[in-house]
Amino acid sequence: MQLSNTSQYAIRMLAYMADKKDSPLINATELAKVLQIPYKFLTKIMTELVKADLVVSMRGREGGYSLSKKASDIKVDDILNIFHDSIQEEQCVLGIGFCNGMCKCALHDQWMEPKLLLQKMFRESSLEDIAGKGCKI
Amino acid sequence: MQLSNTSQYAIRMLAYMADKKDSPLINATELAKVLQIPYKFLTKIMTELVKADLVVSMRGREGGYSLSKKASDIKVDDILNIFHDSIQEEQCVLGIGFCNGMCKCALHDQWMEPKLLLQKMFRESSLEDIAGKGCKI
DNA sequence: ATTAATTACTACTTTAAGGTAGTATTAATC
DNA sequence: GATTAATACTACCTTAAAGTAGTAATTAAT
Ligand code: SF4
Ligand code: SF4
Repeated sequence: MQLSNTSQYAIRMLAYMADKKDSPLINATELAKVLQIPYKFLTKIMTELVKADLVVSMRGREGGYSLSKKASDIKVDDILNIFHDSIQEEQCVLGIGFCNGMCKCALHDQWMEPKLLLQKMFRESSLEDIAGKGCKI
Repeated sequence: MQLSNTSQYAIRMLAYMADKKDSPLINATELAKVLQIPYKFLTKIMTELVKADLVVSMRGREGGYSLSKKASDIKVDDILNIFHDSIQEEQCVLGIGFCNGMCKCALHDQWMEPKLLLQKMFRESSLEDIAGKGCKI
């Protein structure tokens, strides 16, 4: 019951960038150092974020990354979707096929409420909402 | 954000056994067939449940498995604990170290409520509560 | 006693996530 | 133009979960 490492890293990377909205570009070396994420793995993830159009990159000397849109327009769920970590409507906590609404599984009734709250949290939290909140980054 | 296959299987296995409380012993072949779980993997998991004292086994011909206690005395969380899948108090949705209550991470405030509901669901749901509920097993 | 049916044990294979290494490409600075 | 510092690409390695295979141990029925 936890997000994948990749998703966790991506959220933290983007949240940090949102927090540093003054600096036009942020480079991978700084991110890896501050967030304690393996440099090579970070750049791999970042390239996916660029392809998914959440981030724009500038190559070459003095290059780096920046958010492609306003922090308030990037939701946590947008990030999870890239890595197939978003909670789907029919997702069963016991993983027995899909939910058809008629044929429930054993934990269905208790699962609905936290599932909705998680979906809400991911869909409604934007980078702006979480940037700079708390001391853990 | 899903339980491991192993935990999902274990919950379904035990829930099925709880539902079949008439039959004194249930064997692995039947379980694997009904629950559509690979036989060899199922017996591997079951052996762990035996070692954890949730299940007692009878070897030899006419042998099988049965719950070691009343279905109402086995909570879903007891099962998750065996496979280290239970949600810990300090578990961070962003996986940044442990929570000290003072130094929050970015999603802390939104994570508290669904986390509590999940813990509640796992701790308060017993096998009796979920056995035979719904048609998905 | 032998056989058949069952769980337990040991060891291996497969798969996917996580992580690493090396090189190519790009662009500002000198 | 050469150098340097950055991202992008390709390919590989590592680790843990998931799954498989074969054999040993146990017990009831015959
Ligand atoms: S029964 Fe409930 S938990 Fe199972 S798939 Fe349907 S919605 Fe999900
Ligand atoms: S800050 Fe919140 S989410 Fe992060 S570790 Fe502490 S309790 Fe968990």
